[in-house]
Amino acid sequence: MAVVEDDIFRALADPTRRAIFEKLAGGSMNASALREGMAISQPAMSQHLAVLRGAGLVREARQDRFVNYDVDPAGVALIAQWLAKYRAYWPARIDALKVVLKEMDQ
Amino acid sequence: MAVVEDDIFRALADPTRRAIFEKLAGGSMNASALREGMAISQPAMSQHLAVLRGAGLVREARQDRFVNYDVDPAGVALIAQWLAKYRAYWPARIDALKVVLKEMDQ
DNA sequence: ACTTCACATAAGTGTCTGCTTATCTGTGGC
DNA sequence: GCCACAGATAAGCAGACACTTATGTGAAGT
Repeated sequence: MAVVEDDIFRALADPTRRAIFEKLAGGSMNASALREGMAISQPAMSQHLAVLRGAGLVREARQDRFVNYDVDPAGVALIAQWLAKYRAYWPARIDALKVVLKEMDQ
Repeated sequence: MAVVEDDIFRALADPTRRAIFEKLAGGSMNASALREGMAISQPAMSQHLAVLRGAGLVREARQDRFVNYDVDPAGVALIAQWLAKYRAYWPARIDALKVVLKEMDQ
């Protein structure tokens, strides 16, 4: 379990990987599409995606000649669970999460 | 702003640092107390605390001859804000955060 | 002033990371 | 079968990271 968190935080520690993750959060994409406008070589992208996949933050699905990637909700949920341990330290004025909760209640 | 996230995730990428952070979440402590039962040298602890402090996850306060450390809510809030961007991917069945929201509404 | 204790900083070192170029694998079209 | 293209893997390398030992700093007690 702690090993999982290790993979997750390690994956997110790299700014390029966070950018890839953020891009995927906007919609599933193949590796080539992700690469557009990112000044990153093809092998580098492939390696980053492998790390994100290993951390459970991203899923892959072969689709004809392309490989489609998308955010894995399981990974996001793990971060949420980890963060929930420290809810005692969320200042009340931070209401970004309050908004989220309201949305989830609907 | 992205630099801040970089510091945060990089700080949390190290398991030893996460353990320190978790220990501090249970109550403020000085560096020596933190070191108890952790098989870690004094300089290593000092360096880890410096990284956590640099990331805004931990605060320090001199108190006579000791330096007291505690969790910085601002850092935790930043993670919450970052995570909030991906709320679309939190599976509904993950209710750890729902519980949190309920508590916040009270 | 001197010692003691808590902690920070300096300097050095092995290991890990992220990048590169080169090459392999796999799938579809002809 | 062959070629073209998407992507993965291999190998090598520069820089970053976490640790170590040694030393510095700063505050309290005598």
